[in-house]
Formats: sequence, C-alpha cells, structure tokens
Amino acid sequence: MSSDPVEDPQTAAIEQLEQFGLSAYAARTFVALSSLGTGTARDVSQVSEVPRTRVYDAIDELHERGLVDILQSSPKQFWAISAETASRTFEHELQHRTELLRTALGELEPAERRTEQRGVWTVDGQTAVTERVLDFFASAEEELVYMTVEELLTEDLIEELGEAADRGVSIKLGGVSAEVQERIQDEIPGATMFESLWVWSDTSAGRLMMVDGRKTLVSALVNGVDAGPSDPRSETAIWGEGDTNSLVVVLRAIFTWRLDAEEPT
Amino acid sequence: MSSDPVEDPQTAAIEQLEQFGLSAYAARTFVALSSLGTGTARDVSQVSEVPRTRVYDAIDELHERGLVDILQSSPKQFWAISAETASRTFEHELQHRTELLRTALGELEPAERRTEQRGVWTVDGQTAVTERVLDFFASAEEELVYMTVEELLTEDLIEELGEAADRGVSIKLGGVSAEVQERIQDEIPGATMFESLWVWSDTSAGRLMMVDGRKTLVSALVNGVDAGPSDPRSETAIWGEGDTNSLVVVLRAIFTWRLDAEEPT
DNA sequence: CTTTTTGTGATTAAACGAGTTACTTTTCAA
DNA sequence: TTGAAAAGTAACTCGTTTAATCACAAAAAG
Repeated sequence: MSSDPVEDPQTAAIEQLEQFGLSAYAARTFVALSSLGTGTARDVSQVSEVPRTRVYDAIDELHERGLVDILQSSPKQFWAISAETASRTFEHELQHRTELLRTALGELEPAERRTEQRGVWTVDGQTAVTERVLDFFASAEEELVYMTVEELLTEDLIEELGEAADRGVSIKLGGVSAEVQERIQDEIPGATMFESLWVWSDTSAGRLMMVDGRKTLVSALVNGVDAGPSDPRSETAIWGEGDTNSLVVVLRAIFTWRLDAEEPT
Repeated sequence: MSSDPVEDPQTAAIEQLEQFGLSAYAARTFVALSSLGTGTARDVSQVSEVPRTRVYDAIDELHERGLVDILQSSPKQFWAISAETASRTFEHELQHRTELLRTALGELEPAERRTEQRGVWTVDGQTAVTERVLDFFASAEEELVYMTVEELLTEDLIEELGEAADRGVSIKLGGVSAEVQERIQDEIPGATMFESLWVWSDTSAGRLMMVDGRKTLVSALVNGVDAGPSDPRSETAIWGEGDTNSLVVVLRAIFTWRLDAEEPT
C-alpha cells in the first residue's frame, strides 16, 4: 500500500498525492514537474508517461490547487512549486480540514455518551487499539493497571501514563523487563511495577489493562496467520465498560487477587 | 464546496470524511453513529438514510479504519469513537502522510532549480498567491519591497517579514494605513514605510512586491465578475524572476524611481 | 410455529476517470 | 509563402468504482 519514500520517491509521492485527492494524471504530472523544475507539456508527458493531450487537464487541476504556475507562451511552460512549499500547502489545508471535522463532529456529539454496561466491543489494528488505550489512560481517575509486552509500550503511551500519574492516578505496570523498568521509574516516579501474572509468552502476546476497576481491555497480537510480523494491522482487542460488565468482572477479579497478593495494602 | 461546521455539522462532517477517503455510506454512517453514540444497523439506517443492508459494509470500512468498534451480539451494536479521538486519528495519519510526501518530493527534487529569466508566470487563488509571496520573503537577502492593501497583510506574512528583517534584510512597506503602520513598527522595528505610489483603489486592489531587485510579483483582486466578495479564489497574480526579466525590469524601474525620490540614500 | 427482524450475497445502474482519437491552431524551417 | 511538425482543444470509448436495489438465509420475537 505505501511505498518507501527514499527507495522509490516517484511512486511514494504519487501515492500520497492521489490520497490527497489529486487524479492519477495530476499526481504523475506534478511528480514529473517536481523533478524537472520546469517544463512543457511534451517534457512532462515523456517523463510521466501521461498522454500529452491530457497533461493540460492535469495542469489545470494542479494550477487550481496552487501547485503549479503557468507561463503563457507557446509552447506553454509549467513550473512546480518546491517540495517544501507543496508539503506545507498540504499540511495547512489538511490541518484546516481536520479542524473543520473536529468542530463539526463536536457539534453533533451528544452531551453524555452512555457507558455500556453489557457486552464486549472489538477493535482491530494496532493503531486503533493504541488509540483506545490512550483514551482509557486519559479517562483514568484513580487507578490504572497496564500489563504489556515491551514492543507495545511506545513513547506516546508512556507520555500519557505520565500525565495520568501527574494528576494523582496510581499507576501499576506489569510485564516489562528490568531494563525498561529503570527507564519508566525515571519518567514516571509514581509508578509501581509488578511481575507478570503468568509467563508472558513471546509469540502471541498483547496487552491487558484496567482503569478504575470499571474499564478493561485485552488484546492479542495475531501474527502468523495471514498478517506479516510487523504488520500494524495485526493486533485485535476487546474491551468492556461498567461495573457489571462481564469482561470487567472477570479481569477485576484476577487483578485484585494477584496484585493484593504481591503488595498488600 | 465546504459547509459551515456550526450551521450544518452533518453535511460539513460528511464532506470532510469523504475528502479523507471514506465512501459516502461510511461517512454518513459515522456521522449518524457519532450523534447516536451507539446503535444498531437499523438505528443508523434511519438517521443517516443509508440503506440498512449497506450499513454493514460501511461499518466494516469504518472498523478497518479504527473509527468504529463492534459489539458481537444480535442485533450487532456499533460504537463510534469520540469526536476528539476521531479528529486526532485523522490528524496523525495526515501528518504522517505529508511527511512521507515531503521526503519523497525532496528526494526527487533537482539540486538547483533553474531561475527563469524570460516570461511571466501566473498564479491564481489567494492562498496560492500568499504562498508564493511567503516563498519570496523567505528568499530575500538584501532588500524587500512590499506594497499591499491591508486585507492582504495577514499574520503569517508579517511574521515572515519579521524573520527576513532579523537576518538583515531591509524592509520597505507601502500602502498600509497609519494605524497599521504603528503596529508594524512594533513588530518589525527595522521596517521603513512609504506612502502609496498612487491612490490605491479600494475596489480591485492587490499587491506589488520586489525582492533584491530581481524577483517581482503583481496581483489583483478580481471581485465582482464571477467570484464572491470573500471568495479566497479571487486573487490572480503574475511574477517573474531574473535581472533581465521583463516584469522585473519594469517594476524595478518604477520602484527605484519613486523610492529614491521619497527617501534619497 | 409463524412472523418479523437481521445479516449476507448477488445484481443493476449510474458516475467517474483513464486512455485514445480526431481535429484546429500555431510554430518553424525550407 | 507554404508545407510539415508540434501544440493545444475537444470529443468519445472503455473499464472500474460505487451507490442503490433486490433476493434470500439465519435468527429473534411473539
């Protein structure tokens, strides 16, 4: 899906430009012009393999987007804005768009979202799961238990943990190696560590968390079946919320049992 | 093209979501779910007017993107992530993508871009013109003359002017009213002001600039014809570069004549 | 056990975009 | 000046995508 921007800059750039709403021709035209700096329809057509007659349409599209300037001569000459300017332009536009989306969605979001008592929700994909975990961290008020394999303990998670700790949430971390424990202790002095509840298998591990004894999440990495080893879409999780939620009840039982055993209050 | 996110949040949100690559059904489904918080295919279908049988596909799409979690029961329940989380997700993804684009384009950009001597380039649209002006500001080494109507002297322009001044570029600003001159003097102490070269008509004004005597740009606002008054696409500009460039020659002549007259070196 | 709901799959129809071709205008060289 | 090549415009074809409809099996509910 996404090419390496250093290995194959052409393809990578074209890919992104198309994602940002440009037509295939416009994307390839812009990439061609970027490496040329400046050129005619003919030049562009040769390096981009866009039919010469359609370069003009592509240029129109790019000109309207402010990515290409036109020299009115014969033959017409086209000039692509610099890589830096182009990126900045897109960045601004997309920043603006996400802001629009944010206010629009915020506007129509109901005041209070019902917290589900029954049932267990599923999330797929590592980024999506991480996002959910971050939400949970952010909503923690008193206690936060997080058990994970190290590869899933990323910078942003540690950061969010730190913030939770700052507002007085008691953090309990498990499953991390001795070396990493050191580092965590530095960044989040308030955190307490505990040993893995069981032998945390390397193969199909995941995360396990509980927030304030009323929100829980369990995830597993699903390598091997039909997902590559480092495929970000290779994690699947379930979570539940509410005091009487079945998943919550089960996990709370386990956690309280083991944690109390290790460090009795 | 783009609706007001406060006036009509639904439409605005749907619009943006589609721009971000979601199908029409997925976009409308997500918006419906956002206002519901949680709901079944039936619920969604009713408020979004997406055919019930197609809600499932839409949900799949959203689930894969990590925007919706699924409760495996009968009937299935769907849960939309919060407005804030959704926006953040998109923000991250797009941030990442522009970064990809930046490195990809940078990779294939030629080392030195030929500076055009002959001919005059055209740019349309206020944002595009502003972008070009910013580029010019950034490339200034010694002298920068900028004459504009006030509505086109935005914050980012002033900022970039300030940076130019900091690195020793002599700034000459024209066409701004007395009040604004005050403010500029505060922000950019090194700048010198000069009176408008001629009566700067309010109706179809624009900008006029020269950098180091070898890059020039002229723009005009084209209100009235077929563009709304506040339509951002209502500015059109031409620019040229190089000592012998025709536009440069003409404007340099005018500027030197008038500026020397006003404040002789 | 019948009757709605729910979910899946296949099918149709319209829209869009890539690619091609035909044709007019301009440029340049003989 | 004129003929050939290049530049520019415009129409059309074809294939893919996607919205929308329909048919049907499985599952709840009465």
